[in-house]
Amino acid sequence: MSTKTIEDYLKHIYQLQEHTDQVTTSAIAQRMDVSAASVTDMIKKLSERGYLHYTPYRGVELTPEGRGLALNVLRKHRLWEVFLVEYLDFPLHQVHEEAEDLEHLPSTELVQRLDKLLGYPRIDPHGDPIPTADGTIEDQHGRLLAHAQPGQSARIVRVSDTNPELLRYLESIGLVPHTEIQIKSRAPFEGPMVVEVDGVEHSLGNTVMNHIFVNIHPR
Amino acid sequence: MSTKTIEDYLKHIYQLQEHTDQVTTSAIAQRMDVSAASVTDMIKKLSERGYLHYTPYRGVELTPEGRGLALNVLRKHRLWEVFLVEYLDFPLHQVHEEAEDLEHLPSTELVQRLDKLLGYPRIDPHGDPIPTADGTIEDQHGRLLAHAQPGQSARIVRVSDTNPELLRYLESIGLVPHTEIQIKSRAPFEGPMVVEVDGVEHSLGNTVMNHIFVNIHPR
DNA sequence: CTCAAGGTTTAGATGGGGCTAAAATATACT
DNA sequence: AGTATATTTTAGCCCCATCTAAACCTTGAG
Repeated sequence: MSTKTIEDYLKHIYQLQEHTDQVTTSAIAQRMDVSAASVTDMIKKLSERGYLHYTPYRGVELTPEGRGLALNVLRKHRLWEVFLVEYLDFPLHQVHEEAEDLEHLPSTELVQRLDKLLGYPRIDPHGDPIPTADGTIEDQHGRLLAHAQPGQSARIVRVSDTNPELLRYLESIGLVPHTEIQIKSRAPFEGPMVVEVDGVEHSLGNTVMNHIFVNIHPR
Repeated sequence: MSTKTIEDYLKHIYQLQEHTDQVTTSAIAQRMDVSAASVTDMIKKLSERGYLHYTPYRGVELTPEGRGLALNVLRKHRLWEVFLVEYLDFPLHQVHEEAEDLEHLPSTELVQRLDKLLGYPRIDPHGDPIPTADGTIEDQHGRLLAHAQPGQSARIVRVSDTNPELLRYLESIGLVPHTEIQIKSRAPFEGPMVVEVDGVEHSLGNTVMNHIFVNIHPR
């Protein structure tokens, strides 16, 4: 239904490229919830416009121009997320969706002024780095909580923004960026982990652990 | 090129309806900078959806639903204008154009929270009234500056937002809402008017006078 | 009261993004 | 290597907003 723009495609391709190494038609289709045929069509267009290299049946690779556009969208998205939290008091789990519309506002002056209002933030409310106006971006912070060991203490630096339900749960127990936690125990064979947050213990399953990134404190 | 939405049509029709009494196809086309044929098409669609009544070759009249949608767009537009001025320090002459994009953000929660952040303002930076969430709107304030008489003093309550160039000029000499002025003289036959603003005298032609609305102080 | 002028509507086409179904190609397994 | 399965692309169609050119009213002036 809702129609996707060139910017949307580039953004999602960029984000796929971050984690997987083959960005396939079907991966894009699945992520964006459109048909594979639509993706093929759009890829042709993006290729003609010089945003990516396209080898039929093979996959896709962003050109510097494509990457630049993608990072600009991401920049707008994440700056607006900061605004939504800091000025409009939106709960964390809602900002991603709201920012999906805001990120497409074309005015560069608007973004510049927003960036200034917010004090040139480096990360968004989920802990994701905000690309700069000249198209650079820091690496994502933190290691998966799943890699932490019992007895260690850590600071949450990032949470995945992909699942609003899960995010709502994390919020409700205080598992958000900047929070300090202690890892109490871990059941064997990738079992649940018990962590202490704000003096309260919680048992976390694998899915949850894989949405949380931490800096582990040296002892 | 830039494609107009249903909301755009309703907004412009509403604003035409405020000042003229026959809202014709060509008036809409001219105002929106699209062809008359496009307007005819769109009018048919809007009529089918119950937003207006349409008599071919005659003109158009908004239904309560159409008016409601139009006022909602206007509400969003004007609230964002307040934000652009108060939080992002945009100059007055730029906010109208920037708000043209912001007004189409669909989220009602976003608007509600914005309204709260701004302190539930009643007027936008040009002095135009902001419709309420339940679809009511105050009458526009002020009388044309052209109607004021030499010797009177007045407060500017509203300036037209239609001409950015002119607005830029008004801004540069301080002729913006809330400013106090004195009418010094007026040349005969609709001639130029001399007004004092912030201790400086300016001679204003008819076009300028017809973009400024004032409350004249009793003596 | 006719008819030309001018505003309005229809006809037919474009470009953007989307879809399903069928054809083409790649991969993976025996 | 050969074939079955899975992925990708093509073909053909839809919807939306737009345009130009041509046909169609309305109206107002002679």
